Amino acid sequence: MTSTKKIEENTGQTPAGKKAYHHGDLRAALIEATRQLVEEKGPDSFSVSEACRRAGVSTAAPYKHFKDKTEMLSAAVLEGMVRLRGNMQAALEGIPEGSPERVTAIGMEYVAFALNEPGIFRLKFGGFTDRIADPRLEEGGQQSFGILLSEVAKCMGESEVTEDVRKRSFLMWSFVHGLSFILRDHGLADKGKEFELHSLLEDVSERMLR
Amino acid sequence: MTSTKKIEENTGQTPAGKKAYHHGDLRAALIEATRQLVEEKGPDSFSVSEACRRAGVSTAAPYKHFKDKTEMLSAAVLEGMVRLRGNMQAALEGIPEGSPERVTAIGMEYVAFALNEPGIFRLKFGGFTDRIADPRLEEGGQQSFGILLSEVAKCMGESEVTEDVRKRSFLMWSFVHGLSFILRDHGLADKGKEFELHSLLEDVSERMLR
DNA sequence: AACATATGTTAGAGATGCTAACTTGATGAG
DNA sequence: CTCATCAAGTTAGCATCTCTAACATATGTT
Repeated sequence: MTSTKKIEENTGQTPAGKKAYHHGDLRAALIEATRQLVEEKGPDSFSVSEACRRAGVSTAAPYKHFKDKTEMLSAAVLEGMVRLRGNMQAALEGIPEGSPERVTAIGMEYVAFALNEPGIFRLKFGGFTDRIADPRLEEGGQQSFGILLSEVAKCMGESEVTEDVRKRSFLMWSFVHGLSFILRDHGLADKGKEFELHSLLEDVSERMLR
Repeated sequence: MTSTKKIEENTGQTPAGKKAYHHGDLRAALIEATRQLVEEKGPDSFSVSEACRRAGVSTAAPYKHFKDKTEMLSAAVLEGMVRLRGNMQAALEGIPEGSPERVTAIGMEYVAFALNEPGIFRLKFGGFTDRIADPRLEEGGQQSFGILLSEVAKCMGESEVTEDVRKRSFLMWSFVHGLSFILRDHGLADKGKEFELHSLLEDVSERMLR
């Protein structure tokens, strides 16, 4: 997790000592630096300059790839959301269709993401929304919610997404969303262990699906 | 709501034209300016300088009253939390003891606060926690949760706060917390009306208290 | 080879957070 | 009443940050 891999990536082509003028893939390197810094220092103390230092370029370089600071953060968040969806899909593998356990698993991944990548999570959901308003982000969110919707429908034996399915999904999403924030803010130890996380989610799933 | 009242407050004492060197109550004026700006521009674009401009003082003045920017924001949040608790207490007036409606009412106030004072709400709960770590804030939070705990206990006919009471309260808090964020981010119209807010909270209270 | 383009760089303007050193006015002791 | 003191302002200025403009260097197309 949070691999601090080297960011400079001049492909082996270039002679050793000579620093190449062009970076190779600066855009990706900057996104990775952004991700790291957002996790290390927190989203609100993130600075473009520091990302530049970490990527080994001048402070003006990013503006060839991103409109401004916000767009840089946005790009990092976007990648994070891809990871989140991937994690959810992976978690569903092997759990039988229509089992409430699938709903629980989605929730577990959501919370896990919030705890593993708190910086990115906060950027996406903590209300930077006014500044980070990329339509692709909104779309991605709908997509994640779609996964939940279809699982809930199957659990309830519905062939389509009824109003009731939609409502219950919304309730569960709210719950898991809030839980993620609270666990992140007050520390996992505080409450998360107090009542075991998985059983907590099962409890809620059961209450909501009934 | 969000009264944009005048911030300069030299008490009538001072002759009209002459701007008094001392402000009267700059500390309070700065907190109010901070609150306003946080709501207008959002917490992350808040700047001390702008608050100074609004309060009509030099940019160095705040540092006689606050250690730094964070402490200024912190003070504004602290006042907000006092308002929130006040709202909750007021909402309980007139609702019979032990009624589940009391629990619902608490939730309603929580969500209402998030929608009416989104900036402050986000500062408190959106994860600025690493920076804003005033012990009085933590204490205040516990106090609010305490209100919920005792109401839930009464609803369940328990004379004391059992482990079960604690767990259910925690679940409901998580839910309302998440709901607040989602409604705030995606706009009230989107979902809040779709399933009427009050009935949504009643639904959850009922599911959780059962 | 020559040009166009993409992607770097340096220089610098304008805003911000915060500190240092100075000023002003309110207050209480003699 | 006077004066010394202290709290609460001010101006000046440093370090840092975002972002732009103008210039430089690779890359690749013809």
